[in-house]
Amino acid sequence: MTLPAFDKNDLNQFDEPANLLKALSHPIRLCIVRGLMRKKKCNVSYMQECLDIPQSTISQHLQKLRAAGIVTTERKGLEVNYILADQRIEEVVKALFGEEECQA
Amino acid sequence: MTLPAFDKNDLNQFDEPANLLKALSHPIRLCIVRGLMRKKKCNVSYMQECLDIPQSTISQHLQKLRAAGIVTTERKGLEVNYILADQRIEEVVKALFGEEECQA
DNA sequence: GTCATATATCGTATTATTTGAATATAACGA
DNA sequence: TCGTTATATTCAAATAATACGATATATGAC
Repeated sequence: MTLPAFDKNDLNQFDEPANLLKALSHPIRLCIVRGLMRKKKCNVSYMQECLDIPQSTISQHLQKLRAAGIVTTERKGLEVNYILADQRIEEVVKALFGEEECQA
Repeated sequence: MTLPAFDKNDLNQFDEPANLLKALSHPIRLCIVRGLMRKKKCNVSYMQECLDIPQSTISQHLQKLRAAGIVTTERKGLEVNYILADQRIEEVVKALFGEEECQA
């Protein structure tokens, strides 16, 4: 009968969204996600070259995004392409960067 | 003349938004922010009681939100009320939880 | 002033994240 | 098969985040 704005019984309900945000909350990963919103599909070495960071570093960030369900992959020969997988994340990033768009 | 989707020169541009997300990406802090979106204004002991966590723990989470500019405070006697301070964060949280609202 | 209450900060042990070199795997071509 | 390229994983060291008891500060009542 209380319906409080805060409730410890709801706390675990925040675990999943908090994990999503945690996976996003690193400059490199945020940059990757933002880039994928524009480029739609991108392989690892292209990102690595643009961002000028070691291969293992970028690969680990990508695995973290993948583990969070934020991206998926598509292999094409030697290359692996990364693609955004979660619409919700796109909305979060748009909100974060203040895209104004709202055609109801 | 390249205008790439990824660029190491832009990387530092992601530091601030990534820090904002990092401040949000903890279940307790997300719960607090979500609660403040509903309750508008809340003092520490109310949150502490609802969430049933030690006083120093909640206070530290609140300081982290405050340092990130996500909340501000208003003292009223012995109590300190917390209030959301960043519209962008509200939009992010709405997007994260999938509020549908878009009256253009 | 003292006392009680509300909140903030400190100290620190524990756990998690980040980095990059080294190594492993996967796919292709010769 | 071997060699090459693209990507993933392992490992270790450094750094950062978390939790919470103990302590400090701030305000108000008396």
